[in-house]
Amino acid sequence: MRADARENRARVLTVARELFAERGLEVPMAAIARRAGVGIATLYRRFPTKESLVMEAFAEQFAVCQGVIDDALRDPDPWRGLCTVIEKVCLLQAADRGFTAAFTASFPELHSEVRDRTWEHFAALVRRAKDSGQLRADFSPHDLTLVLMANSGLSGVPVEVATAASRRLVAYLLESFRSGTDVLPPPVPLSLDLVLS
Amino acid sequence: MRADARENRARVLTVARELFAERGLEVPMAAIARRAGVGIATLYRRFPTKESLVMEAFAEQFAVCQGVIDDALRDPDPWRGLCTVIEKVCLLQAADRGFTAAFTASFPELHSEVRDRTWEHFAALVRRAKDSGQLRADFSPHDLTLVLMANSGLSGVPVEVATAASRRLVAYLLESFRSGTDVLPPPVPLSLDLVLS
DNA sequence: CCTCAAGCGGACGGGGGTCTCCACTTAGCA
DNA sequence: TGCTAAGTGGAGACCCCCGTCCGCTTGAGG
Repeated sequence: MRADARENRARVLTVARELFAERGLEVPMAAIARRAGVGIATLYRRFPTKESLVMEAFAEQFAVCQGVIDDALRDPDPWRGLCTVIEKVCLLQAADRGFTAAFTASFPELHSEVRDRTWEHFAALVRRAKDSGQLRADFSPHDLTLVLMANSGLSGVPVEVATAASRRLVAYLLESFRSGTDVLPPPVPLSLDLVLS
Repeated sequence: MRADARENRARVLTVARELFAERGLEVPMAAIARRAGVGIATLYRRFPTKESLVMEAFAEQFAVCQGVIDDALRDPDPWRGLCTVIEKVCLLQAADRGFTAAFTASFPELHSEVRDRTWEHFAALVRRAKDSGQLRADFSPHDLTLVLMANSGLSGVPVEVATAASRRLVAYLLESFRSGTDVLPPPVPLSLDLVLS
């Protein structure tokens, strides 16, 4: 690949990440091309479809996401691990307006093996946190999805506001997860497949 | 207005409410017209713009919303009033996929007098609930907006799932609002104007 | 420096959305 | 029953988006 082409490709990716974060995935390809200083055709030669651009732009964040859960599982304090997972992923989500959409869009592509493993890891974390007595017994692993969906509702405001709001929301929820005594409505198995239909 | 015309208009409104609830505001005008059994032109004669159709379709729900807060203020138990407000409005939101979008879209139109009054009513409710010792002192009236935005993140799944999820989310949050002892991140003044920019 | 394949940009096709125009139909009154 | 204004439906103008095609440009090796 020629030097100028490589540079153009990199600039497109950077710009795409910025715009997706600012304005969500609905930003037109033409806007990305314009801001990157290239023609539309150039953009489409490097990324044959909008989806492929989105995937590449968010690949890094997905890896981070994955790592967060694995790190948390290694934390000797399961409650702290759980809090960290929720806090970090929610902040990622709040700071990037396109994150949720990219994640749900990429969900079917993710090899089911990987996602099942991640889910089991999280379930194990929940179990250990309950056993240590720091997490309420009626917490369900599906509540992670509940939190993520709720947190996604904060996107759409400027990033600084969204992150501040996310922090407060998560603080409220975590407090309830720890010390809860009320009777809750039953957990809802919020499979992401539901969002996609 | 001719009898058949009046009936057509009513049918359009009914169908619009159904489709907006099911599929959100992005449902095309053509789909509404088709399902109502009228031509597109008929639809546009009664509602000169899509926005006007949305406003009329949701006017009823806005009134309900208004009433919910006023009722709550008359409740002798301010904590129960607060819970009722949050629960009812969140359920309205979860049951109708277009509700949030319609609300934020109509927000600038709402006479500022009305919305200021409603906001003051809610703030008064919060104050009374704090005075009665049932609501944590660091709760902010802006947290209502926080809850509504979070709850709006649950739209997009089938209605029954969304309502169940909403109930559980609200239960978690209310528990935290009542019994909270943790230090929270500062409240975020989530003006709805932010969502519109 | 010359060559040429790799790279480039913008015009364009196709699809889907909102809203308009206009020739036809029909309710409802005398 | 006949008249007419109110009502109707669908074609199409206009716009925005994704993705393609094609003639021009340019980096870089010999």
